[in-house]
Amino acid sequence: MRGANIRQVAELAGVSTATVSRALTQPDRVAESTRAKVLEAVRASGFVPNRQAVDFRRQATGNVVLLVRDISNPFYLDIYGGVEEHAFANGYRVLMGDAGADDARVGRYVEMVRNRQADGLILMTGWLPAETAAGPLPPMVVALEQLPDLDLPTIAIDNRKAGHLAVQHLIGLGHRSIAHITGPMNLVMSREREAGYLAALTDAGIEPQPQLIFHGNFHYSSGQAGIRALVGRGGTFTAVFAANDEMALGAVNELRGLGLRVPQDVSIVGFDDLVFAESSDPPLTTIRQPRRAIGTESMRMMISLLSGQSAGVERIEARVELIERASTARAKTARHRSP
Amino acid sequence: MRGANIRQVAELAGVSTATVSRALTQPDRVAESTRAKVLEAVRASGFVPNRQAVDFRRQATGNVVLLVRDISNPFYLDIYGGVEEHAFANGYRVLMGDAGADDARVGRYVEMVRNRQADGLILMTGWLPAETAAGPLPPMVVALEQLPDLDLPTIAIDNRKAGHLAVQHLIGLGHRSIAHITGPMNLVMSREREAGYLAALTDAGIEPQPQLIFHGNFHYSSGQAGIRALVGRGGTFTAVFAANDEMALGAVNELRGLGLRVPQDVSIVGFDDLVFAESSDPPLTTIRQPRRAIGTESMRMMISLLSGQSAGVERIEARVELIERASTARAKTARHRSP
DNA sequence: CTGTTAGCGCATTCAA
DNA sequence: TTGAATGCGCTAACAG
Repeated sequence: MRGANIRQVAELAGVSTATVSRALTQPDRVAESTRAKVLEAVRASGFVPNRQAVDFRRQATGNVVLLVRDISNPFYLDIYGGVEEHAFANGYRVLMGDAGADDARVGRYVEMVRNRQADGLILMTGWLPAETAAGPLPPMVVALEQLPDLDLPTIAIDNRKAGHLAVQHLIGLGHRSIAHITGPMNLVMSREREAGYLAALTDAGIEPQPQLIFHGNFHYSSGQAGIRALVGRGGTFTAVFAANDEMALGAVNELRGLGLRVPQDVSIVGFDDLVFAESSDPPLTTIRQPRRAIGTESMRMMISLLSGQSAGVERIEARVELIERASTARAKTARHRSP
Repeated sequence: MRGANIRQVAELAGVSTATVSRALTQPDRVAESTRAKVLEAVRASGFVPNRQAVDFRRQATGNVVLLVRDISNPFYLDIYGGVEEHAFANGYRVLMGDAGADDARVGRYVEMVRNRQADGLILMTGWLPAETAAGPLPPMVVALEQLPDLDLPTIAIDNRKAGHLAVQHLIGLGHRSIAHITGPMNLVMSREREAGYLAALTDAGIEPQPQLIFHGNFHYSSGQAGIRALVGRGGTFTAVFAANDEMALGAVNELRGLGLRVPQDVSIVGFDDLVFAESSDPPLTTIRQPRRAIGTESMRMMISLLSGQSAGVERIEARVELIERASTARAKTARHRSP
């Protein structure tokens, strides 16, 4: 019997539909023997509860939106994979939405939750439109970003510590003049990575130099632009910490164009450990965040939020690690001077 | 009034709920004046039909699954973007599912449609589990792959022509000894690209040589392995056509390890034009498929399929183009001999 | 512990 | 052209 409904099962088991429903969702509220009868009828009929009807009755949708800053960024794929895996295993569905740089789109996805097209939102953008943030918020989990004024369940990494780790690695290799290409400064994560960079220098007794900092935007081209600008300022550096891998690769490319070798002349550390970091030339030393696990955890938090099990606002910190590859090397005793 | 339901609108307009429903979904079956009253009441109350209830009643879900071969492959991101855009605009939601290399997972997603958790499936895997293919199929559109035995709406590119185009480009640069690193041979697309490679050679009066063909698997490492194998066989070649960009980059990397320069010593053409093809070193000459448009079209076909508007099985061919960058150059008169 | 009853919000018969 | 009535499949009060 294909596509049996609860009524047919009830009839088959000789009980009411309510009992079938209970036997399946709250087994301990049903007598042992009754439960057995119901389960047998379920088995015999091949009954699978109609998910749509369940959700409709419960006023839930089973949908969760994963809202990202830029849907074409491969970074989010592993996150999505982690979210999807845990969601699928728990009967949820995941819709990935693209915020673009666009307030309106974010608002539209929030609206989707208000319109009961989705149960909750996993937010991976660093902002919320003002009018949205003002109103009552839907169930929301923030991953890898920070909404400074909002008290929401969050899974994050310590960007400050990560930046510190990257720069410490360079210092350990004997570098003293280390440049930094930042991410967009409106994002907390960019500011934190920069803070880590500065702290690492200071901790090592190195005076930070403003002209060694370039404000990028996370795109490949701003890695190139960063190198051009840094060199143009006449600064001297033997190493660069780029706030993400794309900019790091842009930097490698531009340095090469200037006739400088990586890592012989300049060492570079990136951030994210994207797929191509390992296969770029040279393979990139970088900071890895456990992307898939972050996705899984976000979904776990969302489920606990939706089921009302969470006591208070949960905050988790994921660990990062430095992946050492071939784009960093020991500083030459005679430092390179940029042309 | 927020979250008004159809009953409240009916009351406000002084008509029955049935009339409200009709005024909204089949306007011409309602008198002009009545319709105006209803529309006004809708406006005044801010009524938005409850999507979940509509879908439940109609036995539809509004969900479409995009099933891909490997969810962590950036290739699919733009496809997803295109699908999502058109879906969102038409009130559909898109769930991206990962088939892995796993029959069971594919079956599970097909099951999702049978269980009415989704309305249809956009298939981007080149196979269907035998038992699934045997049963009645859910609404399905095939994108960029081919299920040889099934007659389904399809959007494809001409992989044969594309392979021909790539190799023709190399021949035009004066290359005569051209190697090919193929994709997995169980996929039709791999076989077609190889056929195009062979045809281009033959058309130019060049005798294809079996030892210049290496069977890869679309992964970076098989690009490396391909070069090792080709060189190991003692073959002579001045150019390589790789069936995708990842393998092309692997090939570049391995050639470099052998002390060969790209494109001075060996030219390379890839396939796909992934994001990093443009920013790799050297920027990769490659075949571009209109990924986003392919996504959009797939969703359009799916909608027409679901609404029963499609007359017969639709088949569309998307155009490809050769993107010429720096990984290919004119062949040297004295051909390189591999070591 | 179990059955009866009453909807969730809407689209669609069937009459009028 | 419209309204009354029905039910999609299920869960949750409320009695018993």
